[in-house]
Amino acid sequence: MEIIYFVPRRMNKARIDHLTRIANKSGFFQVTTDIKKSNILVAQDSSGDEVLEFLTKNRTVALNDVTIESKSFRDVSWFINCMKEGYIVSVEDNQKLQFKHHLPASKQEDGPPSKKARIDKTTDRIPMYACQRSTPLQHHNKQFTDALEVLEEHALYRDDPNSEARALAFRRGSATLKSLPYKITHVGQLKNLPYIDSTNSSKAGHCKKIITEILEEGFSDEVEGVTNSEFFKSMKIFCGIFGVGPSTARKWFYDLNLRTLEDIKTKKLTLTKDQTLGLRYHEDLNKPLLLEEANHIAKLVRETCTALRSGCTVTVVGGFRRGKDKGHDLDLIISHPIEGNEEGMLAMVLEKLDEHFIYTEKKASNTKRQTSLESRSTMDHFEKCFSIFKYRHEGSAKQSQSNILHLEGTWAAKRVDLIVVPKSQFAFAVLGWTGTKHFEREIRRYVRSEKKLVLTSHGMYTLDTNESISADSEEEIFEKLGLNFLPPSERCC
DNA sequence: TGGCTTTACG
DNA sequence: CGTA
DNA sequence: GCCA
Repeated sequence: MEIIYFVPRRMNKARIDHLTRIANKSGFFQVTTDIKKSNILVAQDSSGDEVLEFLTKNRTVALNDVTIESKSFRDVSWFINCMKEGYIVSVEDNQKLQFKHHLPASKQEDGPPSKKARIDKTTDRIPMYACQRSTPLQHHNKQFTDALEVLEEHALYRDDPNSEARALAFRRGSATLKSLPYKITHVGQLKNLPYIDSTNSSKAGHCKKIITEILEEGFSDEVEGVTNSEFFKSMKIFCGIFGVGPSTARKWFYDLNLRTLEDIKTKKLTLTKDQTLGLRYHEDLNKPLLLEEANHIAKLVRETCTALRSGCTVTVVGGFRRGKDKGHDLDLIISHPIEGNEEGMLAMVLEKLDEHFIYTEKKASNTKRQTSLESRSTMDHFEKCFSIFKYRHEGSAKQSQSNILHLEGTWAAKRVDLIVVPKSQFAFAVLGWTGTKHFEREIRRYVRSEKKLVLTSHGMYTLDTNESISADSEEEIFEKLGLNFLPPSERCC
């Protein structure tokens, strides 16, 4: 949101009132009459010097050099262009008000691209890839993104060969809206938004249609229809069971005519091991894992690891690293500053914390170069473990006031994932496990198509020669990819 | 029309 | 097919 | 569904 001050020189009151009305309606501009609160001064038929002289003479405000430095001086034609286009367009050179004396040379906005030029660029057109822009957890368009994500979810449930691609398109549209620093209030603001308004096609796309409906009616008939449909509701319940995906859920819905969780529990179905546990702990696993609980588990795992091998590091990744205060699971990366010293850690931790794990699904790593190093090593080599963790609640108070027979106290089943990686892969693992899922898709798509490289949670390689590119930190990876660094809290797309 | 992240494990 |  |  840019705060604008209209300089009342060579513009009468009626003119400024009109400009103020349309600016305040835009959603990306706010007009102030307090010049100190503005970022941008907009003037007509004036140079920068003339504006300063005017403001000083009229004692509009006691301007010092510092406050001047922080503001942009632009011609009203730039403002008109923004209103015409429906977003904040970049400033043409002839729309920057000229100064002869008052400002240092660096402020004249010539020469190599300065910080200011980059800011104008970001407000210009929204980058195509979500990894090129900041996406905070809290944003201004939840009403629209929720609707688009219902359609995304619905597409994932459908048994149509193109539905995954359609789901992705809805997600991309949603991700664009999440990155906007302002709320969409009218259709004009949708102009040129990636994956929402195609510059080419004249007819409105699906995403744009949904957003327009919500702008005009307050809701979308299509989205409401999907949300309330028997199919969507049942598929959501079934897919909410650990071990059940769209394929199994569809079979239950269409072939067996099942609809509710009760149906699933009552019918004697042939279930996989995961699904059996998913049903047994359904209530616990569908309750959010709280940040406090996650930190408690992380601390226990960290203390256990460092006791087993000094120097071991345990890093919280996933949603909690992005700043969420609850999540569906906890992801932990175990590593060690000395390459190789992480080996065997997973088996040791699982053994040490055996009582805490109700269920562990271990994954052996086979991707490593098996240079016949330890082929006969009897020690199982795991790098990942998806587990159900027995989380014991704190509070003996609760125990004392309840039945005496509850000696064990209360506990809840929680999903915890452990990943062990050597130092050389640590940065890639952290990047790969921090998410979101959509952010991971976007950065990998960007890397492949724009940089001719392949990015995985183990490393980075050239597309043609398969040559490895190393990095010791997330910052270094972004750097080598030509991306501005995004902290985890800005990857919430 | 081709492409849509990654890719092995259980 | 489902898991990350 | 949207883009190159």
